[in-house]
Amino acid sequence: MAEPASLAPKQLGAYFALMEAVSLLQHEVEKQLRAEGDLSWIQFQLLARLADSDGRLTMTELADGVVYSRSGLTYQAGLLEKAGLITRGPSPDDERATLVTITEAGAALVARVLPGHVEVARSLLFDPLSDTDVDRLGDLMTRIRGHMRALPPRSAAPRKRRTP
Amino acid sequence: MAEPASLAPKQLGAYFALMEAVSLLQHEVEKQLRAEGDLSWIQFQLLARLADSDGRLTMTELADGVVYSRSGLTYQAGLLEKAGLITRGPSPDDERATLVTITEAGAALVARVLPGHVEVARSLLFDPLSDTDVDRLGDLMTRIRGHMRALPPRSAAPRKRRTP
DNA sequence: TATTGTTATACTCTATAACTATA
DNA sequence: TATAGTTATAGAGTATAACAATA
Repeated sequence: MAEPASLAPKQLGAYFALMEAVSLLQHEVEKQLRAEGDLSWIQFQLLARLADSDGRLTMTELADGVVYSRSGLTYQAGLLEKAGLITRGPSPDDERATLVTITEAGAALVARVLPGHVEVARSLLFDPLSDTDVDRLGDLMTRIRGHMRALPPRSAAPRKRRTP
Repeated sequence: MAEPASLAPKQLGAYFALMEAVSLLQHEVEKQLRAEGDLSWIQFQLLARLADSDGRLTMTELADGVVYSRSGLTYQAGLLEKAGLITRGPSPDDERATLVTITEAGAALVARVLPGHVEVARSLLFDPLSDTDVDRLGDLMTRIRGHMRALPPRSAAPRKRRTP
């Protein structure tokens, strides 16, 4: 590698602060969701995404940034279905696809859990931020997320080594 | 609650972008650490923290923002010890405490894994950011982390309900 | 052949509670 | 009594590979 194998101290500091802050935030968020709705963060995201999308998505659409393996989504969908929060059925457009639909109970649960969820985000994340800060944070994270999403999924991975 | 149970759209957008971006970043980081050093992110953090702190810390000091239960740390320390990356021994100052020491192998592993790790952070996180952006991100996340760390651990939790 | 989704399985990790020992 | 750490155990979640069905 031609590049030096280090980040500037500022970058390193930003990186660790980011990771730790989000870890703390996620931990509190999970606690709130579990306590008030018996949901994991992933399950909440799946439901919220459905609620946002007219209530129906295919499994693949649903998986997008939330889950990193097909079987993981099947597992989570199984739990949500068992709990009566979603329904799975065949898709008219593509017979391979499964269409996931949020139930009334699912939508109600999201609505019930949301206020507390929002309160956690506000008190932990937004409390120390000014309006300008929020703008900047949103701008930065939106750009970063876009960059990450656009990256070649794994073509940049190191060429497969021959030594197993 | 006197406050409206919603976040401004800007806040909501920033929140979800933050959570998704870090989720993507963490996933790639874990892949790199697993591939190049057979380490989880948590294990890497523990080793890195030790390497940063003259090589020895008590379990409690080590746990700080990294792990959220005592037994979880004992479990991870057990793995690291079994792999020869750390050593555990009694503390001279407090006989209740366990003093964790990083081994040469542990320090070497951190050194071996670090370049790839840094490269992931650079390409995913810092690539789309200007110097000013990095400053702002660092400032924001440092403040947010400080705010979260300062919060009353759980005294703000809703008073225990009487209905179990 | 490629894609969508499920299943089986094995593994990692986490958390609660009970316990020991020291401060 | 409170704190530091370990253990036992049980449950949640994850990922890989093999599979079936449709495009």
